[in-house]
Amino acid sequence: MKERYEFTEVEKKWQKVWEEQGVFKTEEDPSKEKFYCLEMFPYPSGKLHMGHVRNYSIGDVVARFKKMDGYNVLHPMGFDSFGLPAENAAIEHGIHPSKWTWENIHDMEEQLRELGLSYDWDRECCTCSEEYYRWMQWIFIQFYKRGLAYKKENPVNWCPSCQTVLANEQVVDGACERCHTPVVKKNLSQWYLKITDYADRLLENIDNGALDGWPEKVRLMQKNWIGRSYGCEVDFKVKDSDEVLTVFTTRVDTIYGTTFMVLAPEYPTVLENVKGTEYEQPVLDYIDRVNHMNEIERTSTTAEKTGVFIGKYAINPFTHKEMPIFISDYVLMGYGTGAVMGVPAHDQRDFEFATKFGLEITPVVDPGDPEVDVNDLKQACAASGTMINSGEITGMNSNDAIPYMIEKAEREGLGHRKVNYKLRDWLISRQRYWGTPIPMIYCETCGWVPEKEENLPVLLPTDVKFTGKGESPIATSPTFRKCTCPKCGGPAEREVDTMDTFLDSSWYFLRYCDPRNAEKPFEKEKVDYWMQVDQYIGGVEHAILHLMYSRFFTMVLHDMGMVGVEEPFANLLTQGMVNKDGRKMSKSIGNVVTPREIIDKYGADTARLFILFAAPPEKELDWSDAGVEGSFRFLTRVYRLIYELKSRGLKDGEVVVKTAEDRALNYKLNFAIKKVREDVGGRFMFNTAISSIMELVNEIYKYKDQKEINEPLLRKAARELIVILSPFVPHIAEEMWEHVGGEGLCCLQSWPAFDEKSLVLDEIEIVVQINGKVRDKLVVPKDISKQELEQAALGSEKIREFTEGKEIFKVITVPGKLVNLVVK
RNA sequence: GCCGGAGUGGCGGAAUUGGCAGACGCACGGGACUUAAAAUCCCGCGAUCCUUACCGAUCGUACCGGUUCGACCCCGGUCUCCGGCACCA
Repeated sequence: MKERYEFTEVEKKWQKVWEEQGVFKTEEDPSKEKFYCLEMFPYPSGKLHMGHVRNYSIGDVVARFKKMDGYNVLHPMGFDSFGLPAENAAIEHGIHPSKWTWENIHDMEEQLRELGLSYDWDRECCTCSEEYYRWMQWIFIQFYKRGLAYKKENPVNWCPSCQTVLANEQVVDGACERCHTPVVKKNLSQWYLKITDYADRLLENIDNGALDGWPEKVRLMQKNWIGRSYGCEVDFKVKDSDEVLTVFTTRVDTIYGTTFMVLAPEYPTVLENVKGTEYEQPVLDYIDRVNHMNEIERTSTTAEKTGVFIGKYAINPFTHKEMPIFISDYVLMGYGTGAVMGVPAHDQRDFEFATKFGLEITPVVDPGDPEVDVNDLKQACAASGTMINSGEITGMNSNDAIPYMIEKAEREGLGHRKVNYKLRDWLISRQRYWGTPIPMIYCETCGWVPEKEENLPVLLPTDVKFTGKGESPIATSPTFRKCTCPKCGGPAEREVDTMDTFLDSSWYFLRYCDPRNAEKPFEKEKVDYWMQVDQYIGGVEHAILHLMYSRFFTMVLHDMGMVGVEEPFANLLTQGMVNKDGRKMSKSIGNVVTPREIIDKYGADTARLFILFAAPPEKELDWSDAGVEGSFRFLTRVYRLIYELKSRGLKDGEVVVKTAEDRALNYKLNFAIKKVREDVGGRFMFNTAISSIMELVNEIYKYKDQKEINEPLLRKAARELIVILSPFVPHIAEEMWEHVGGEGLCCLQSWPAFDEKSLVLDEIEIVVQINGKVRDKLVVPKDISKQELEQAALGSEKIREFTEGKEIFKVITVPGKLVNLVVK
């Protein structure tokens, strides 16, 4: 140990030792309790940013602490390495996506190693490797065999700039989440996964406690995304026709207020209904207009309602009244039945439509609100209330009318109860090269047939052109497409689209449990030993997509008998962003601080310490150069302390706490040990854990310069200080540990036990309040009786001054804390 | 529009079950050491007032009100900021 803290040297030295001794290699060990600590794996962009540092520092503290606390810890890392940027690099710079990606992976691994993260690198998984995507294809085929994958022509979200299809989840504000180009609808034949089959289970587990270790916020977001609503489907006959229009409504109670019907422009029978009539041309014009709108225009809630009458009338099954049928783009084909009943008095959208087209507005619910005149509505009234103008249900409360009407509809064969979801099936086809090829083959005779499992992987061809336009690049391969049908042996063609990369990341946490298995995706026993992930850590931006897809995959694999658990992540921590000057770090603002410059200037330990100390993990963190300086200062302060103590040579021996100063030091030591355990192991408050260690350091500084020093106690305090500091700043801890003659590696020490007795002081401070205001503080023996405490409080001189000539009404005594006198 | 979350010194933040508001750190100010500076160490640091000083007093956790012996914490209302969803019938 040098006198000066040479962080670069120290960090290199210990990274090498850990590597050589293989201290983070992990094996299944049924005799030990396991702990699976997982951080979301990165996309290999090539450069680590502060968000990564935060994410992985948090995970590393938890993993290292759990290991020291006796758990068998699985802490793996890998790369989510398929995806668009690699392909863009190919288009822009002519580098093959594979080369670009693998070089980036190599660079990022190196940067991660420099942070001193306790990963078992033997378990590394890269989703773009053949050994990984082979099993991705295998899993896809199992989904297909179970009827959970299907191909269908549908209007899909199309990004005109990326020239590819997007999942609903990848459309943000009507635009492509990646390039922000407004998305348009396009009819394409695409592969889907039937996540809607699991909508109920995905939802049930949010409520039944299976996800109680998740932030409430994330559970709510998923719940809203699945969007279950209970309602009723009602059949409306079309006048002078055999056609029946089924609508979905959550408010059957308002059915007497229906004055018109609206169909989505894409509704399948619209064209045949207007064929050869005077309405045909206006309807065609309208549909054409809608088709040329992008998603932003189409879904704008502020735009005025538009639509056209199609010349037909529907008959309300309850009132037998005739009502005109319109098409309008405010009705979506993708939700419910694509047809709605228009109840303008009680639905704002219907109200706007009726106002625009001069349609009748019939109120059927009176909310009993003096400010609402139901016969002269300025806007729709969605509140519940008393039914009016509604035949036999008039006078009923609208909340009671809903179940009543559903039962009536079912009894009379007019409709039935129905549950609807906002959740759509997951569109997974991508017209892209750098992804897992969808292992399906089209045969004129047999239709779609999966590739034989023994032929997997279906390799990505290398003889393709990257233009960034049009069809999937794989289609340009002269060798890939043509093949023979695995079923009949006849000529056939391969699917040329690749999978959405979200599939790759939906099961990587399972592959980590058995990463080199060449026979199957993973051994069930191994997965069942390690799963669930005990702590998952990542950005909140994955609250819906990745986290729901992973839940879906795990459920399906569970149903296939491949995985014991059905929920993958027991506990979830979503870390906040790293900002600078209150704004997101970004190149265009020019406020980016790179991990590189911080590691060079202060070392990885300082970077880790600052990022953990500056804010609780869930909150946004504002980068502060002065704060980093402070963290560095703290580390050098600890380093100097240990250097000095070592140079003095403290006697070993039995620790006997004698003086008041001994007790104070011993208290702080035990308090810190306990506090760090609680804050790292349970509360995830790394900032307060670190502050308690800082207090301990301050206390040791105070203690060491006294005349009379209890050497065994000071020695113990110094050694345990190093140990509890090590999960946060592992390199400097190893260096100091070696210096104080610690046996073995610091990171392999057991977490020190704290002594509960030393946390109970013989004398405690009691607050004495008068009418809730602190007026005095008393130091009393810890086991003082209530009566004695009250006596002491009343006897205090200060208190007597305040109570002089006043009457004491009441005395509230909280043992160990305070006495409050109520005085008048 | 709907659903969440947050609001505490100059700043990041602490107060874990309703019981001393401001731990720890940053910034700042003062002092020691030094020829000097840096580094380091020590002291101070919410506001206002009183006092020569010590001692002390009043106010203070976005705002208004309530419950309670006692409220940053619980309840009702208001404002502001942030996040998610959004023509979902």
